[in-house]
Amino acid sequence: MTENSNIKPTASELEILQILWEYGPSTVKFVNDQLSKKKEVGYTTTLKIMQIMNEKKILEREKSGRSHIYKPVSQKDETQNLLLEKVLETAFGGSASKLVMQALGRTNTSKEEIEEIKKYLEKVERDNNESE
Amino acid sequence: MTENSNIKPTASELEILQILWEYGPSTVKFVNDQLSKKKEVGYTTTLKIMQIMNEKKILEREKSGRSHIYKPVSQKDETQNLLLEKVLETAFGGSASKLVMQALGRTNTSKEEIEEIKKYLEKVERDNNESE
DNA sequence: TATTAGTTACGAAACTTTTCGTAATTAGGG
DNA sequence: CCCTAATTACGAAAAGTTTCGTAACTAATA
Repeated sequence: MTENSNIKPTASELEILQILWEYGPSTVKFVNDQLSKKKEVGYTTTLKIMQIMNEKKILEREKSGRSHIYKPVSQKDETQNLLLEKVLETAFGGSASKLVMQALGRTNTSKEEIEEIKKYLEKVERDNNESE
Repeated sequence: MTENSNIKPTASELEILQILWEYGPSTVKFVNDQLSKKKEVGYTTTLKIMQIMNEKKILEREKSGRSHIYKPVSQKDETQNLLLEKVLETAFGGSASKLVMQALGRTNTSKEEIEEIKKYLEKVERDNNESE
């Protein structure tokens, strides 16, 4: 648990984070190229947002040749949790099980995913029993 | 599935929706009183946001005496799903199981909740099998 | 019906996010 | 070492959100 827990990325920032999570540390050019596959976006727009993310300490960067290589400061998990927590509170009134069931009730959840979740549930159950 | 699916409430709007979900159709005064329990907020601020939500078709309203009674146009479930969908896409790359496991890995999920989720999983499994 | 308390409507300021044009800087090739 | 293409930095406009003061309206009641 770092002291970063209060950062909440905006929508655009999240799009960028996703790319960095998927491909690892990258240049603005690379990130912009990826973004451009999904939507129209100017290079300087992406640059600016990444610069701001750097100021906000969401991304850190390192010079390489004439460009910078950016990477997230926080772990993917931390950020995901943060967002989850927010939806949980703001939309689901704090009930994890309601959220989970809604998530599972969605259209396509594969057999594999369901199996994986069941295993996980059993693990959680075991852990709970031990600690009580 | 209504044609409303593209609405995405802001943070403040969600706070208001939560109150309406919990207590049912309400006046601005009531909503503001509830909000005030949690944070400092001016009456006209709440009023304005609810008026905007009405313009955006997030809330509908009906005159009653000299005031209005507001209620959400969309079902709670729809809105929750929408938000979930967004987090799922933007933060979890579309993987429901990852989201679910993160949600469950959180602090305290009770035995009862876990049991409930397991039952639900089995139901989803059965339904999946039938339709394939 | 005139007063007043409750409520809504309006408009604008403050703030944040998003977008992008243009200027400045930088590194590498000739 | 200079030129050029790539990249960054800067600044500002546009758009959206949040906040609130003040004016206008409305209905109950004295």
